[in-house]
Amino acid sequence: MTHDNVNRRNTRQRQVVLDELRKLSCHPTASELHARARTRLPRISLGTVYRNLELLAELGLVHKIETAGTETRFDGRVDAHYHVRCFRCGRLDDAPGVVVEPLQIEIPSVAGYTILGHRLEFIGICPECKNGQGAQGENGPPDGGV
Amino acid sequence: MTHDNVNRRNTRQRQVVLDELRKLSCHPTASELHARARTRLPRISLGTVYRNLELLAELGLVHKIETAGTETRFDGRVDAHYHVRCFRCGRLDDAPGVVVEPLQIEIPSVAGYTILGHRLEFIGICPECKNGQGAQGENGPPDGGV
DNA sequence: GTCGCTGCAAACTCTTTGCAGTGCC
DNA sequence: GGCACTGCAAAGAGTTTGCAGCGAC
Repeated sequence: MTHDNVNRRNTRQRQVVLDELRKLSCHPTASELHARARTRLPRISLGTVYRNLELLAELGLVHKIETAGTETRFDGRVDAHYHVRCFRCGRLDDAPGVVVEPLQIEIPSVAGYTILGHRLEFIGICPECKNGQGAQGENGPPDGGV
Repeated sequence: MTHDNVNRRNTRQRQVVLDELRKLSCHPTASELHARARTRLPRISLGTVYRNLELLAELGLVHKIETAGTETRFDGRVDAHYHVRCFRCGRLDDAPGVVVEPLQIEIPSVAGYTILGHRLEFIGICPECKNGQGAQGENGPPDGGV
């Protein structure tokens, strides 16, 4: 948004943030990612993690996922796919193999909007929470959705 | 969540918040609702608006919509329906007549999750923003979704 | 050597909460 | 009248930003 094709420098911090994000199949929050990055760069700051995630998102290398729940989560995959969220602990995973393309076209005009895309999120309960071992996160139920 | 079937009092503030929310076809943030409530109760506080929205949501009279964007929005409709979000100004409206029920069942098990429901949000550009009159809200593009 | 990037800390935004007084039932 | 609710203001979470120094190119 703010930046464009300015000269970028390939800093160690930037590499570590991207690398750690891509390692994960689930989608961490900025502070979870900060914790992971710290194991490799102990002095990396949370602000730097945010700045790099923002920048990587602008470059199209990662996705910001701002779905239900208070904290923004980040995704190292940038191809079209959906997510499953645990309504109990807030954990977010990929919903593999599911793509409902036609939806985009089925809704030509809603309330005067021009539709550009859609976002689909499944709500469920994750394996850990099923077994009562859940993190019991205080995100709380994201209202049940639909 | 915290409360249950405790004795509730039908205060003027509570009525005004619910009434103003139901009047709207689009889905306001807490502070937008606060502004509206203030025209009828000039001394109503933002804290009270939040407390009442939270309570009304627990009672199932309104819905919290915590999807993309930083601010939680609220919905006076509680039946199943989807939303359209303007990626430019963040405005949120109903997507009328669209219900894709089968989706709920099509995904029996994803990554070990038990699926309970889904949430579908269309991303587009609202009439005002199309004409360049948009609020140019600083929510910023919610990442484009899918 | 330049200037984009970093760590740090303070600031900001949205939401929640503690408290003493108010008014619904 | 009791006690759920209110206004106010301060506290919390998550995120952003200003600044002086650092280090990639």
